[in-house]
Amino acid sequence: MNNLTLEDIARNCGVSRSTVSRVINNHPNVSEKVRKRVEKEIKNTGFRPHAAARALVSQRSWTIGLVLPRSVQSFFTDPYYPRLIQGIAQGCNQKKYTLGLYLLTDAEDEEEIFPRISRSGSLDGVLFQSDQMGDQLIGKLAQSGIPMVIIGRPFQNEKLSYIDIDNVSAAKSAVDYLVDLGYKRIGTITGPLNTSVGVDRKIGYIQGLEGRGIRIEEKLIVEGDFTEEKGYEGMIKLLPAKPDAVFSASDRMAFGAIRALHDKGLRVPEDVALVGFDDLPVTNPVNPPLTTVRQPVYEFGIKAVEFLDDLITTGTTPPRRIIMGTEIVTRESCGARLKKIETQAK
Amino acid sequence: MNNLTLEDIARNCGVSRSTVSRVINNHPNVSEKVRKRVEKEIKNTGFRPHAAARALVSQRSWTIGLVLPRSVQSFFTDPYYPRLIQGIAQGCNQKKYTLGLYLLTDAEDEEEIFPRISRSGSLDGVLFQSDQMGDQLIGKLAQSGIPMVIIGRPFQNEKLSYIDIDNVSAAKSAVDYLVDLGYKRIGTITGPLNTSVGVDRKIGYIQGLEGRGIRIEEKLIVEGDFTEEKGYEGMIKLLPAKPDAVFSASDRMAFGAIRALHDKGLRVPEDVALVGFDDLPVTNPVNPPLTTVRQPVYEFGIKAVEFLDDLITTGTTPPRRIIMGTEIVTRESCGARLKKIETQAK
DNA sequence: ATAAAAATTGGAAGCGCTCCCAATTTTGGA
DNA sequence: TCCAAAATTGGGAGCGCTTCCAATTTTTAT
Repeated sequence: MNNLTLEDIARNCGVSRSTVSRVINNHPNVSEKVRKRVEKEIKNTGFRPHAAARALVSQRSWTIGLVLPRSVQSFFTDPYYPRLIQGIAQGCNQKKYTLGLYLLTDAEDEEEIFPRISRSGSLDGVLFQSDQMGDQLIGKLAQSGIPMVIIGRPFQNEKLSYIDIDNVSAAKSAVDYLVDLGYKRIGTITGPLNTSVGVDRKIGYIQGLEGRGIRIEEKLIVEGDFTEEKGYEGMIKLLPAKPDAVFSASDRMAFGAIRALHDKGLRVPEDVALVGFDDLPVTNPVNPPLTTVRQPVYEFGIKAVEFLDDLITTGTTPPRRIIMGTEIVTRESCGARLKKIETQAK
Repeated sequence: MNNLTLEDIARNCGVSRSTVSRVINNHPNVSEKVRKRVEKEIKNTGFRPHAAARALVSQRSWTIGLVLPRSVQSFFTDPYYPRLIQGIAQGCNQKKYTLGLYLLTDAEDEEEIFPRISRSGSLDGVLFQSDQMGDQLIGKLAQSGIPMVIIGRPFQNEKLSYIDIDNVSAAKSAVDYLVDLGYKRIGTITGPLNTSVGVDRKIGYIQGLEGRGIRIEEKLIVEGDFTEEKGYEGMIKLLPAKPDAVFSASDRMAFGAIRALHDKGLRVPEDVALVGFDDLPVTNPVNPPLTTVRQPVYEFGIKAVEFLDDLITTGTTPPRRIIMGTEIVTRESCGARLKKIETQAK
């Protein structure tokens, strides 16, 4: 039990509360002798300053919140979020923040949780996972004036600071890669088209083809939702259009697609080549290893915390944005029809 | 921006600070007239009491911590943890707690994070994922006197409150089920044997066989680590021993095992039957659907929070424990060699 | 109508800390 | 050695809230 206060330590050391405070906060003007004495006493007693008292007077809780809105139901099924949280947690450890997790599970939560999240002394800042449903809450939070970084591009409100990857050009680079390899009939299994991620990667696909003078065929585009199951279904739907390569907007859909191809007796990459998106660590090995667009999810989380910390420290306006780079990770699911390929995604 | 204080609201309403405080905290002795007036003012101004000030005077932060020690590296790859966190988050929402997430990534973290977790006004209580490496930290935390619930049975320290399932009897029930179905040569792919979960399920497997008078064969036991990959390998290793059924200590290992059997041209359940453990939601459909021991991970999380809340409210001693029930979910990976089967796990 | 009881309200103390400012001690140059 | 400047230290105010207690108002019983 830690019922000690600064005052107790001070008394035991024969100094004042202020001096002990200075020692704890590493203020320069404390004589070496006194500092040693106080530090020893703190160590002996296991004293730790009371967080709430500190937060009250310094108006800094050293806690940031991570809000995952209700519509992110895929939380426990998509490896993206755990990985992101890992990165954020790492970022918090580095910057000495505590991470508050706000998983909104139903509509009530969003109402009730608002006062807990908005500026009221409990959070120094908020990381908010972008999402079409959550945008309203984002607006309210922004009004409360709390420093906030949106993870992923927000939908309407462009006056917010956010961190994202450039989904359009990342997808475009994947398609370019396929074109460079000589593939002619390139299909895509998109993400959910009610998300900016899904839409952007589709746009990138289209731009990629158009940029190389290849005509877009509706038959070569099917909508998915990032899950393995939809990847399987999508591939089956795509087959009649006879693609020789497919850009899948997520790795998990690509895994499903590979399974579908196997079930139909088709080979990867000989019959159909495949490029995925994510490059998250997986446990179940895929055959063949998937060529994919790597997005640095972990680093993304760390960066998001650094960004938010910056906002907290130096102020919120004007809104800023950070775009993280992606890169193509070449493995075996695309073969190598041409000898020489330069690829680079930015 | 919320710079308002109780005092401001009080002044605007022509009442005292105390009265506003009473309104906010739903104290009974406030006249209806005044209460209405104050509530209106609070609503209009969007006033929210300062969390730190509240926490300071009431010695209650309404925040609990969830600590996942370093050795839980599988955090981002095992669906168990996201699901658990979902349950815990839900429990927190219900009980009006904020959830602080402490993901320890390296040894330093464990040192540095201790003062932030231990009793120092920032956390009302702690949920700690049990784990052989983390036990030392658990001990230190317990000494700090902070209310704590261990998730899963702790290793050494039996004087702590914990919540768990009965892994031994759950595993035993799975084996019983296989025996009832008429299988004779039942193998197992265990969890990692440096965890209590892994060991307990293995013990349950052994007890199940011995209870039915079946001899244990070392060749029918291989160690896994809960991952799909190890499940695959494990199945391959098991094959020379000619099992007609296998109890896998996790679903994911069972998926790997099914893949291995398919690759070897064997059918499930005709050639080898399979029982898994977990029954977490999965996205990639397995063929055949897996019969498994369901553990209520989500409910587990909710219960853990309720338990901790109880400890916080009514005191930590004596240590208590909660054991959650499991049940066998019958699907198609075991066939049904006998017509009549009663199964029940408790 | 009046006194006693009950309900409501306000004032003040204090939770444990930081930080300003003034008091004290130490240091260094003449 | 002495005095000004610099370094160190202590005291006090106050962060925004809850809660105790006393003061005031309202209600009830007589």
